[in-house]
Formats: sequence, C-alpha cells, structure tokens
Amino acid sequence: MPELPEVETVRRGLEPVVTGRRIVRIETRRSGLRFPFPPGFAARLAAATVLRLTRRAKYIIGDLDTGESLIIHLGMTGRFTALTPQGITNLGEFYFETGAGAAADGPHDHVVLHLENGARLVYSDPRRFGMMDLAATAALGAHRLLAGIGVEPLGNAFSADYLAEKFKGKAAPLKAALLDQRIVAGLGNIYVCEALHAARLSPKRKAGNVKREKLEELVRHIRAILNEAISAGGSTLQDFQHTDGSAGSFQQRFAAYDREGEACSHAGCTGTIKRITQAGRSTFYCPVCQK
DNA sequence: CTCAGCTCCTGCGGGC
DNA sequence: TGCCCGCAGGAGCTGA
Repeated sequence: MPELPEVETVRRGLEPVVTGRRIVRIETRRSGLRFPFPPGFAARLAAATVLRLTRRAKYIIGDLDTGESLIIHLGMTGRFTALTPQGITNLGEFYFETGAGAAADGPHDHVVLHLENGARLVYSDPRRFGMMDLAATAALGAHRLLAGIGVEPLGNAFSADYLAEKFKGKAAPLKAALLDQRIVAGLGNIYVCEALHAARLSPKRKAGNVKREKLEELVRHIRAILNEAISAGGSTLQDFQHTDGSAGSFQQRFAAYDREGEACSHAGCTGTIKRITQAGRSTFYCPVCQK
C-alpha cells in the first residue's frame, strides 16, 4: 500500500525509536517475506546499533554500526508497530492506531526487533510482499533492489528536463512511465493518478508525446501532492504521540483515486471520474479535462 | 531494449 | 446470512 509519503511517514515515526539504539535480539517467525531473509539475518542484526534511518524510493534503510544496512520494503501491507515503555504506536499506512489490541501477537507478525531500552518493533505484513535484506553500507548503491532506481521526486534532480529525457521516444502510456521506479522513485498507483489529474494530463498519453510545459506542470504537481501527503502523515503521527486511546484515525482524501462515477473536482469541468485498467492496475481519471 | 502479463499472498467488500 | 468473486497502495520475473 505505501507509496513514498507513507514510507517517509513510517520512517519519521521509526527514527526516534531506533536511532542510536542497540538491537538486543531479533525474532523471525518465518524464513522470509517476499524473498528469504539473507543468511545469518538474525545474527548479523543482533547487537548492532542503528546509526541512522533514511529512505530511498519506497525503501527504508537503517545504517548499522556493523558496516551493514538493513533494507526494508513494506510491500503492499507491511507495517511497523512500536511497543515502547511509553505506549504503543502503529507506524502504518494512512492511519495510525494505538490500543491494547495492537500488543497481541498477530498471525502476520513476522519480525520482532527487541531494542536495548525494552522497546519492541513488530513488523507485520499479511500479504508478505514486503522485503528485508542486509548489504554493506558502502555498497548499497549496487544492491540488486536499489541499483537502477530513478531520481527522488522531491530531490533537485527531478525536473521537466529529466522527464523529457527519460520519456523521449517512449511509447508506453504516461501512467506506466510514472510508475516505473527506474524513472521516478517512489510514485505508486494513487499518487500517479492524483498528479495526472492535477496536471490535467491523460494517463493514456504516450509518455514521449507530452509537451515541455505540461511536463513542468506535472513535476510541480507531483512535488506538491507528495509534500502535502507527507505533511498530513506527519501531523497524524504527532496526534497519536499524544494519544493513548483509539482517538481519531486519519484518511487521506483523493481527488480522483477511487472516485469512479463522481464529478470531477476541477473548477468548471463537467466530467465524471472514470476507472480504466492499465497494465493490470486501476487508473482513475477525468476523460473530459485530462488530455 | 521495451512492454504486457503473470505472480507472490491474504483480507475485504460488493453482489447474488 | 453466507458464499464467491474481484480487487487491493508493489514490483520482480518471464516471454514475446
């Protein structure tokens, strides 16, 4: 489920829990997630201290004092729950919950990290599309999961120039090109739909056939939408740091995604949001104003 | 090389 | 009410 803003929100939630902390023990309750855990996974993590937690694309990366880094991808349904002496916080997807129920071991709790201060970090993932691996920190860029990943959409290298070059001659539809992690890192189905709707660009357009000024608009909207979503996730997380009940859950609102049959929200547009399938995935767009 | 389709897995909601 | 089907925010792999 998580796209860049959700992964970044989880990272920010985890950061104060793990940074500078030593891992005392790790439990793996199965042999892997999407892929088997690497050889000696638990032993290589035991007694390691987390130096820093960063993000690349939809990967969370924990640099350890052992010279290795823990690489984590949440897949579609991965989530972390931090059980600390101060309380329980789920570091999840679009919403965060606290409550006694979260403390119980669930059937999908696959990995538990025990930290030296008594905190436990539980990774659960019903569909098990998530991934965890270890690699030398100095050689992270060459890791098979990270090599070849495109620019960060919130970084300086992401620009209309960049997109124009990557899209040049591309016959693939714009939707598919934006989902391609080798071009832009971290966009997923929802935010691609949202950005294309905001930029009034059809998801069916050939990527190589988008005019320069529209690419500039697209870049602007992608940045704005991701930043807005990160802000929303961050503020939600703060809410829950001060809450120990089940108060308030947060639901991101979208302009196009999952709004099939609803009126297009663009001022003056009389269109209706339509759902089509592209490359096996749902696309929501307004056929009237997205050209 | 590019691209479409399939695949992993479980849970949930809608329709009958 | 209960069952079945389709679909889900990802992305690696295969084969054309």
